[in-house]
Order: sequence, then structure tokens, then C-alpha cells
Amino acid sequence: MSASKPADGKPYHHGDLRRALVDAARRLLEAEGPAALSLRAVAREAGVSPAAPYHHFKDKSELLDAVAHDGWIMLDRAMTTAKAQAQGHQRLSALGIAYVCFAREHPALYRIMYDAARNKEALPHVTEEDEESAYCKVRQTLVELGADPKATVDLELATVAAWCAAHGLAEMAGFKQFEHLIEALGGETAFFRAVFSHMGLFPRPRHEV
Amino acid sequence: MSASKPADGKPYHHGDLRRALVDAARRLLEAEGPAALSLRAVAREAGVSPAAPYHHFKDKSELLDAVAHDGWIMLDRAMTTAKAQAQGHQRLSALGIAYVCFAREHPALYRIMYDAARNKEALPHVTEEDEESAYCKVRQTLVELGADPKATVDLELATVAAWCAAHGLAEMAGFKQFEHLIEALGGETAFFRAVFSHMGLFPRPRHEV
DNA sequence: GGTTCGATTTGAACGGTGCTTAGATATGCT
DNA sequence: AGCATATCTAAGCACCGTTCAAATCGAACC
Repeated sequence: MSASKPADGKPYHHGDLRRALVDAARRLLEAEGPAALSLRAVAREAGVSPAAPYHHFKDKSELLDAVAHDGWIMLDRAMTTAKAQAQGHQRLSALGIAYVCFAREHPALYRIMYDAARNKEALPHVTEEDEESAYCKVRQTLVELGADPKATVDLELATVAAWCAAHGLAEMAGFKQFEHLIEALGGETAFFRAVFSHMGLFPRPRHEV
Repeated sequence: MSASKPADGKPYHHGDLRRALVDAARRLLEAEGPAALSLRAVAREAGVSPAAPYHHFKDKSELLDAVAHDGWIMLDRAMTTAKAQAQGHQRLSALGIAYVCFAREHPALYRIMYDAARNKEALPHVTEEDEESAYCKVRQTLVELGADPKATVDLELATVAAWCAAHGLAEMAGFKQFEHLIEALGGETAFFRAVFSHMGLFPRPRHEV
């Protein structure tokens, strides 16, 4: 209801509390970590009573879903520009690097995004929004690099494989056990690239290009 | 009260409350899900007061660490038998399949195991216990399949790549979005195998064997 | 303009949580 | 036996998610 009112008139009592709550939640999340992200703290941060959010979100989890939604949009933007700046068969690895870098720059947000995607129902067919958009971007890039769009199962599997690699790497990169390895390679991005290159994943369709 | 009386030599007041608490936690976790896993609920399940656990664990997180420790031991056992039953270059994929299957059979436990490993400090050097054991098992198998143990960085990267693939797949397999794909392939195990085979990861060292 | 109506916000409350503290109780050792 | 210690309980604190009646305010209608 009344998603985004343009600037001319203050629409409601508080302004746009829904937006304010989501922003406050993300701010709190990145500043204080996921443990500090309570509904009451979000309401406090937004300057309203603890019960106010319940008129905009049925649940705490629904608020988190909204935060995750914003996160997927941010990630999608990052992947779009990363792909645009790369060329040829590097477009896929650029996508992967952008994905993992985003997850590492916003670890708490990424965890919430992931949980939200996990709990989502299977969509009737492919709709391009939220996390589906990023997923479709990977699949489309695979097609551009030579995968056969007719072999639907195979294409889907390749997309899943790429996604698994990126997600696994994103979470693994935070492990303290690998700090020395990352340092030996000269930074996280180099580490990501090296791990990706150890999976046959990305360079595979080269012979078709 | 004095319920568990092992009678042979367990000398303490309650028997072994620490063990009882960890078991109760895992039972509760697998039965009611991670949301129901409160310290008070665990104490209730074990038949003690809410403050009793604090004499055996400094924190809730320390209790969860103990649960995770048990989980890693269980996973290690599963991977050991899986590797023993496979031959040649299939030993590595058998390890991967066992890892992912375990994670899928105990999703809540796996999440706790993963979080515990994430927060662990980097070890001075390789010690073979807990999650390190499973990690070392993968690395050793890579060596057995022909990887050069002298190229330490490369070997570590290959191990990380394999681990990322398994972890990513384990979490991804729970997504409702992939149910149709899994069904099309005839079950989760087939799905795992198919995704693994889409990564150049596992069959790579074959030419050396 | 005044009135009504509905959406928004609040304050108080309920049950549950992690954790602390002080006191009770049983156990192992000498 | 007696004592020191480990173990457990009772009570309480601050915080959490959530609900609900009442208060507040914007806006539409007459």
C-alpha cells in the first residue's frame, strides 16, 4: 500500500515509517552486528514505540525480508556494473567476484539475504526480481558464453554450480583459519580469483567463444 | 533428580549433567528446530533449573560449541566410512557427497557446526580435531589422488575450493526453488553428484592416477 | 467548518529469554 | 566425622517479540 510517495507532500503521520524502519534496521545491522538487530532496537533507532512496526510488518521476519529485499537489489546493481566492466569470458568470473566481494563487505546483511532466499517458496516460473534477478544474470551470462539454452537441466545445473561456488566462498572467506592463506595471495580478491580458478567452473565454455 | 545413575563409577551429583545437556540440546535441535533451542528449554529437557547449565558452560554459545563439536565428530565418522567404501578417484566425490548428505540430514545441527567453525580462531598449525579433521581428510585425499603436497598454497586452494563447493551445495540444496530440479534428477544424491560434476573440481587429478 | 472514519502510533502488559547472584545441598577427601 | 568444593536451585534483572485497548492524527464527506 502506497509504496513510495514522491517528495511534494508528507503523506502520513510519521512520514514513511516503513522505509525509515528498513533503513534503520540496515544501519543497525551494519553498525552493531546481527545480534543487536532487535525489533525494539530498530523502533528505538527510528524514534517510535516498540509496537509501531507491527502496523507495517506482520512479523520481525517480515521486516528482515524487506531488509533482505533491499540487499538483493544492491547486490544486483553491483553485479550489473561488474559485468558491464568486464569482457568476453571474464564476464562470468567478474560476476562471481562481485558476488563474493559484496557478501564480504556486508556480511551480516548477506546472511539475512541468504536466509530470506532460503525460506522463499518456489516461484511458479522464473520471475526476475530480488535474488532471482542475480541468479538469472548468472544463467544468462552462461548462455552468452556458449552454454546451450536448450539443455535446460544442464544449464540450470551449471548455474547452481556457479552459485554454490560463490556462496561457499563468500562464507568461507570469513574464516579466521584462512587469513594466512589470503594474505599469502595478496588480498581477498586475489584469493577469490584463485579459488574460482581451481574450479573448472568459469573458464569451461571458453572453447566456444 | 538423580535419574541417570551409571552405577559403575560416575561419581557426581547429577551423574554427568554436561553430557546430558549437550544431548538434550541436540535432541531439541533436531526435534523442534533451531528456534526452539533456548538454554532454558535445554535445562527443562534435562530436568534441571535454568541456572544449572552455567556451572558447565560459561555461555549459551559455549554449549552450542559443545553440540557443534559432537556434530563434527559425527560428520567425520560419516566421511571416513564413505571414503573407505569408495575406490580410486571416486574417493574424493564420495567425501563430498557424504559431507553434503550429512548437512542435509541434520540441517539445524550443520548450521550450528558451521557457525562454531566460523568463530574459531586460526590454529597455530594444523591440529587434527573437530572440523579440522574433516578438512584435513579432504586435503589428504587430494594428495592421494595426485596433488603435489609440496605446492602448499595450491593444495590449500584446492582443498578450499572443494570445501566451498560442498558447503555451498549443502546450503543450496535446501532451497525450495530447486525442488523441481532435484526431482527431475531423481533425488538429492543425484543432484549433488550432478552439480559436483559441473565443477572441474573432483575429476581433475585423474590423469595422474 | 464540523463531523466522522480509518489509518497510525502509543503505553502497558504477558510470557519468554540469557545471565547473575546468593543461598541451599550433596559429594569426595582427609 | 568434618570440611572444602563442586553442584544445583530460587529469585531477580534487563531485554526480547508480540498483543491489545486506547489515544492521536489525516483526510474525506456533508
